[in-house]
Amino acid sequence: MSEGKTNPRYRQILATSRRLFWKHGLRRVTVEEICREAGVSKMTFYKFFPNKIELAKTVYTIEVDRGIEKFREIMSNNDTPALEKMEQMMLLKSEGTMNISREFLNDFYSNPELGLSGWVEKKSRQAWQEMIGDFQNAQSKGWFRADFKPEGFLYMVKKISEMVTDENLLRLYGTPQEAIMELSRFFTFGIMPRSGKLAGEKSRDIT
Amino acid sequence: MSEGKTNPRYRQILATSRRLFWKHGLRRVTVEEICREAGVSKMTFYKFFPNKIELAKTVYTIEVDRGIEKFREIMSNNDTPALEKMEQMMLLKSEGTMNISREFLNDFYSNPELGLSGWVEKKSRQAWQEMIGDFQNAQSKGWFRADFKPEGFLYMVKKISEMVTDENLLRLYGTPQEAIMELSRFFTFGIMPRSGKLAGEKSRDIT
DNA sequence: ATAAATTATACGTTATTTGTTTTATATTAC
DNA sequence: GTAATATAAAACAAATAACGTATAATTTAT
Repeated sequence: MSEGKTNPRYRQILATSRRLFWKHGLRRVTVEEICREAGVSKMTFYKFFPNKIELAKTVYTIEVDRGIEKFREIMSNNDTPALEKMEQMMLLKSEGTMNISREFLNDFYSNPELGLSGWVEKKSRQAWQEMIGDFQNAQSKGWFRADFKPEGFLYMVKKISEMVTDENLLRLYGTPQEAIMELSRFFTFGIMPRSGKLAGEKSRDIT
Repeated sequence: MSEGKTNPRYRQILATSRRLFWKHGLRRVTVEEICREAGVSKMTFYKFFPNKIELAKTVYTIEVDRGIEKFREIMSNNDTPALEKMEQMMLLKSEGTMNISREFLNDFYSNPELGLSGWVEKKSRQAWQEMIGDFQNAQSKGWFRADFKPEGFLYMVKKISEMVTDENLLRLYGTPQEAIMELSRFFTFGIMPRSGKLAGEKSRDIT
């Protein structure tokens, strides 16, 4: 039995539906369309997923988990100085790894009868909590100012990530990478510990 | 009776449906959705358009006409030297004024029963012919090399316009504007009359 | 105040989507 | 090779959604 998450058809369905959901949201995409695009029969689809909603939940969960994972990797690396951490996090956002498509979320929220809005809220809260924990952890090691509220930090990351994809700003800096670096510098020196190390300096000597 | 094209509701329906069609294509967008988004009742919709297909045709026609109009403006302006003409045409494309969304066209072509593919072909041919006429007109005035085939010219414009939106090229030049200017320079000096004027020089002294 | 235009609602009719089932066709393990 | 398993393809009933029309209520313009 190849019910496993490694089954190529299972993965194909996930990849295809993610692509379609991301572009058109939930309601505009049909199961048959997913099957057709994924090159998989309907039987196979219903072997893996009871219906479209559950598939969407799986897609969403995977995406959130991957985001948290990436965030954690960045946060917990002792050898990365604060400035680079900021840069990496913004790159993460701008690359869309952590971005849940608006179209997708809209359908999650605007169909109360599916009971998805509550489900999403719960998932988001969990992810939020995990990331706050990671940040506090980094704080306790002195990598960030101790009196900075974790919630405020995450909010700022989110806002600045939005700025990074702003076309006007982009035009100012030429490439997204440059804009990200500039913003990261700006942001980092407002959040580093008072005794803060300089950009580029390694911080492994804290212990 | 306000059946006229200037009726604000009529215009609202067109604007809304264009936005939705551009993003999701024809089949994924419903009449009720358009009405809802446009803030217009279904009755009003059906007063102006017999059905979604006819609406789509109208949207498409308006878009093509606007493209031709812009093209003509650029082409026929005596005070614009060839180099600037090229730049303006590429900006026109890159701004999307003339770009018909891929999603939209897909649905036009992939539903033979609607009889839209033939209709689109016809419209495109007409637009193509008009633009060729405009180009020949400009040729006869000596603004472009006389032995350049108009069809080839339009093809080149299209191809180069695609290049202008290529991310890799963009990264090379920073801003789309810069890339456009560079490509325009490159392209123009290959198409100007043998006795060609220099870039920036006005060409009104031909007659 | 009146007429015209528009919305809101309900409705029957199609068309589409869903999820199941059946049959045929590959794949895989032995 | 054969049996067991997995998948595809197609047909299907049931549910859902979209279409287009009709009517009454409401708004807007004059």
